[in-house]
Amino acid sequence: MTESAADRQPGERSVVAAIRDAIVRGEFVPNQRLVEADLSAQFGASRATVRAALIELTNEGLVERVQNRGARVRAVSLAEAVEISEVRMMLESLCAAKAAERISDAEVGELRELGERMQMAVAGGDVVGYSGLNQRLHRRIREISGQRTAAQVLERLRGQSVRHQFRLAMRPGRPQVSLPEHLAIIDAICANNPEKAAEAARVHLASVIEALKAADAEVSPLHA
Amino acid sequence: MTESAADRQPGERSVVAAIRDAIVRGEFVPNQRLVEADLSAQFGASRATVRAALIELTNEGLVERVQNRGARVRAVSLAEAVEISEVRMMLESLCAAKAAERISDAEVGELRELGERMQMAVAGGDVVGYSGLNQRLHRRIREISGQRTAAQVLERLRGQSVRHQFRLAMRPGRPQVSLPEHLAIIDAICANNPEKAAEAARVHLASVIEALKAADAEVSPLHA
DNA sequence: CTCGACAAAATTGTCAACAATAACGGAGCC
DNA sequence: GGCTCCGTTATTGTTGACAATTTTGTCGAG
Repeated sequence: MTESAADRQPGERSVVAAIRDAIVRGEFVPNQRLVEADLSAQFGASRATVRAALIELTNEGLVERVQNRGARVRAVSLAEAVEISEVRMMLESLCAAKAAERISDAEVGELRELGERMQMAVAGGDVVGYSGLNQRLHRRIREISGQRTAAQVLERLRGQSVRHQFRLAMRPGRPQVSLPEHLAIIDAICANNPEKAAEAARVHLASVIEALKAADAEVSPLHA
Repeated sequence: MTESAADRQPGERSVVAAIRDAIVRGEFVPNQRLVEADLSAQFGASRATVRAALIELTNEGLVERVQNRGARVRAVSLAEAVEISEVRMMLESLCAAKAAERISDAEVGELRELGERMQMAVAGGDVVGYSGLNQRLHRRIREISGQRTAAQVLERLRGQSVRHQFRLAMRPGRPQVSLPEHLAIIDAICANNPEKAAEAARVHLASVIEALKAADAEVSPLHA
């Protein structure tokens, strides 16, 4: 059954969030058609509301819409995922540098604690817990940086690549690789060292890109 | 009279383009209220259509919408303009580097010709012509880079900061400063030198940021 | 059996009307 | 005189129905 939450208030914002959730959670798979009437029935909202939500999600990059042909869940290819990671490499390094300049003592404690919890999660083999902490760390750095524009762009890109991110996190051995990279970012930011923080972020994202390519080569091994 | 083009086809895309144009051209000034009924009459489209258009423009960052209080033209502050330029610094340097790797011989000729025309425009004091060539250069570099994700983000940011960009271009002496920076970018890209191209783009955008701050300090000189 | 035209169904685009909400103004009260 | 309360007005949020477009399925000709 797909209509898990059909009794919600029909508010426009709610519908956007509901559809977005369904997409990032994988309930709506890539390339799946999103028929306005169906969604209207599923979420108990009017078609106009659903329509508005689809427009919004289109600009977020989660759905594709073509004239008179409807909307469907956007499928991000490996090439696009790499592109997104390249953009993230630039913007997260910017945010890391800014964060290193502006971080307060209280926030230093926060980041350090996050780092310790990530170490524990990896040591304990808690992959999903580590993945969650990972997201929280990146978001916290964006917030501390005070660069709202970059933060907004990064948030949008995260939604688009969440599927690839998740596949990556599940790869055996991946947490052991990314943990020290994350700790390096934390160290540099907490040491008020912008250049080092930016470099650490670049290294981390470069590693993500490599892992993305490797994961894909393994899934679709056409060596021809 | 504001209804200069009221006899257009009512297509949704057209309305989006029309409102966007009115905003970037300055016909709709920052913080101006955008009442759905008024726009509906002005552009000869239904209210639902302009509503959809406003949602789309909201996600492009050109208008602000608050629940039950309507939409207005978003005013980008100096601080936001600086933030945008910082993001541009990162992404344009990425695109410049990629373009330096991928540029073809034909495209080298194209960029070189653009550079010459920019020199002529500056020499002839054609400020608006130079501004147009400036935009074309940046867009062409984005296209050559093949980084569609970065190009999309940059395009969106350009719309938001077009007003500040324009104010900058009008500053006396500004073209003489930015011209050599642009030529340096062109040279590095045409020489297939990614590092140098990225650095040149960084230098250029840093200069833009400085000029932005200077221009603002001149307009609102509160030294207190 | 394949191809093309034609009809039917499904889906989106558009519109006008209705309900709900927030800003505005004036009257009454302390 | 200033403040609160309440009705008015302007504007947005929502709904349902209608028109336009695309896709699908069917039939007949070659």
